[in-house]
Amino acid sequence: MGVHRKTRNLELVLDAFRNTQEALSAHLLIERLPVDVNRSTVYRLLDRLEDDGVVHSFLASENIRFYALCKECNQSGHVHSHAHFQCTSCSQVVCLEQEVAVPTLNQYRVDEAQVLLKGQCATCMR
Amino acid sequence: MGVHRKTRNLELVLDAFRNTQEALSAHLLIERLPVDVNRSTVYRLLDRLEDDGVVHSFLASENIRFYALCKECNQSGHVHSHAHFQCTSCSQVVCLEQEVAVPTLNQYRVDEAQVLLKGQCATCMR
DNA sequence: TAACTAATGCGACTGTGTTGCAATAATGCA
DNA sequence: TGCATTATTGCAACACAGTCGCATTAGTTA
Ligand SMILES: [Mn+2]
Ligand SMILES: [Mn+2]
Ligand SMILES: [Zn+2]
Ligand SMILES: [Zn+2]
Repeated sequence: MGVHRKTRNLELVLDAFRNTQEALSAHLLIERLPVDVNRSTVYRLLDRLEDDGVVHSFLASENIRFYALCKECNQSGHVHSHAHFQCTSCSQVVCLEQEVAVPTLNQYRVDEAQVLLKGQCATCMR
Repeated sequence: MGVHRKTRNLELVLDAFRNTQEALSAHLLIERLPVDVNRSTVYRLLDRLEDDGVVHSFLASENIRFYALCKECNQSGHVHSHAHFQCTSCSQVVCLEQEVAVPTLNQYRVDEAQVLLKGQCATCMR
């Protein structure tokens, strides 16, 4: 898609994702950046990275979009249908290996299945 | 939970849900009420109805909470694990019969599975 | 009918995400 | 290296979902 100049902010954002197993909201991401980066800039970077198939995004609670690195996507389209998990105690979100089967329905053509599992993570269980 | 006085607004909200097969966002609901009802009031009514097991809610895109009547819930708790469908053309949202199986995971205790299917509804397909 | 208090409307607020615009900086090329 | 081009950035203002405190209104009960 868009041109990608190798800017400091872009590198910082990618580093943040590479340094964690978690999925990150824009807010969490900004907290973890070692320098201040403007909110708009972060959103724009995330949009661009998503267009380019570098990250994917999905909604978790409460009405917040989370982002994580893609494994096998590129600018020609996102191909994943894995589930996500959010801990109801610490709010941490992760991508799961679990592939999600897209079911067939009578009345509807289903293109996509979004699955968010909620419960407790290992850390919060003890 | 809370006391339920039989107010005009409460009746109007319940009627709106009874008169449709769709799930409704607060915004859609307000549009369909035959008289003006304040936004805060609508949100408070929806909260109360949800506490009482009369409606359930779930998130659809874009970051919007939808509400629909419950079939077998009451104030002692919500028991449903059905999927929801949202049409990507007309944005309409419906509850599906489809029960969702809550999977078991190694690292996490899963309490709940939220499934949102996206695609096209019958009307939008032709 | 009157007292009690739940429900309501209003305005202000929070938080996520978006946008127009002027300033800045990465890039490619002379 | 120096310069022109233009992508990227920061900022301020905005849109919109949802929440909250508070004064007013209106169900309910006696
Ligand atoms: Mn993921
Ligand atoms: Mn439902
Ligand atoms: Zn946790
Ligand atoms: Zn449709």
